[in-house]
Amino acid sequence: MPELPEVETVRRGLEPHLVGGRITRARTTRPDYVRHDATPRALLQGAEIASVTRLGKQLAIHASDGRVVCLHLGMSGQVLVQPRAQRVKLPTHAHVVWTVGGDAADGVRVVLRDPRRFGGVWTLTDEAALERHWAPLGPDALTCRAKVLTEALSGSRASIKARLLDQGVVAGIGNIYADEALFRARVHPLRPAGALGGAEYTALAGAIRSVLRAAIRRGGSTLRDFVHPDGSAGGFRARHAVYGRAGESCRRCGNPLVSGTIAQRTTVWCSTCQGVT
DNA sequence: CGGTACGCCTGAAGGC
DNA sequence: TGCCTTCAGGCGTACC
Repeated sequence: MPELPEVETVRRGLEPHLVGGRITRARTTRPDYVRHDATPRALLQGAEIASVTRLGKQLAIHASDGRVVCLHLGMSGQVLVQPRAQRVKLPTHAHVVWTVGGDAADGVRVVLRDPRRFGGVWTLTDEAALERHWAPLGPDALTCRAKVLTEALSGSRASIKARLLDQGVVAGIGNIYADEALFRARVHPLRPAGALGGAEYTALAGAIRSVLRAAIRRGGSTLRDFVHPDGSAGGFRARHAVYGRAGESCRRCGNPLVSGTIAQRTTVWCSTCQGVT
C-alpha cells in the first residue's frame, strides 16, 4: 500500500534522524528479507549517512563511503523511528533495526517492520549498483510529463489503469493513486492506453502530479498499515475522490461511483465523469 | 503483446 | 465468544 506519497512521507520523516548521523549498529532478524548481503556491515553498520533519497516507491539510504541500502516497503512495510531506550519494546515483524549515533544522535533507532513481507531490502556496494537496481523503473511520477506518457504508451492496447501500475512507465503509482489520477483527469480506467488524445495525456500527467503532491501535503493515505515514522497516520484518505468509495456519490456529479476489477485490482470510477471506454 | 492466474504473507473485518 | 472465509495488494512468474 505505500505508494509514492507514503514513501516520500517516510523519507521526510527519516531524513532528520539519519543524515549526518552514524549507524552504530545494524541488524536483521530475518536474513532472507535482505537481498545480496545481510551482514551488519552491508546494512551500513559503522557508516555515516549522507542522504536519504527516493525513486517511485523505493527508498535509498546513502552512506558517505558510497554504500547504499535500498528499501522497498511492499504493501505492509513501515519504517519507525523509536527512542533508543531499552524499555521500548520492538514491534512484531521488525526485520531490520538500525541504531543511530553520531552527530544526529538523538537517541533513536530505525525499525523496518513488514508483517506481510512483500517488501525487501537490497544492500548495494555503490551508487552504480543502485543505478542498475533502479534501471527498470520509469521516471519518478512526481515529475510525470505528458511526453513521458505519450512515448511510453503509444501503441499500447492495454488499459490505461494497467499501464499506470507498471513501474517501468512511471514509478510510484499504485492502486489508490492510479484511480485518483484517472478520476481527476476524467479518463476511464479501461481506455486503451495508446488511444488517449494529446489533451488527455496532458491532463493525466497533470492529474498524477497534482494528486501526488496533494497526498504528500497531507502525509499520505492511511488505510490499515501505513504510518509515519513517528507512528501517526496519513490524512489523505478523507480526500479520496474514488478509492474506497464504491457506491458512494461522485464528488463532482453526484452519481454513484462504480467498481470492478481491472488489471487484477479493485478499481473505482465515475461512469459519468470518466466517460466511455 | 496482453490478459489472467497464482504465490508470497498476515491481519483486519465480516458472517454465522 | 470464536471460528472460518474473504480481502487487501506489489511484484515476479507461468501460461494461454
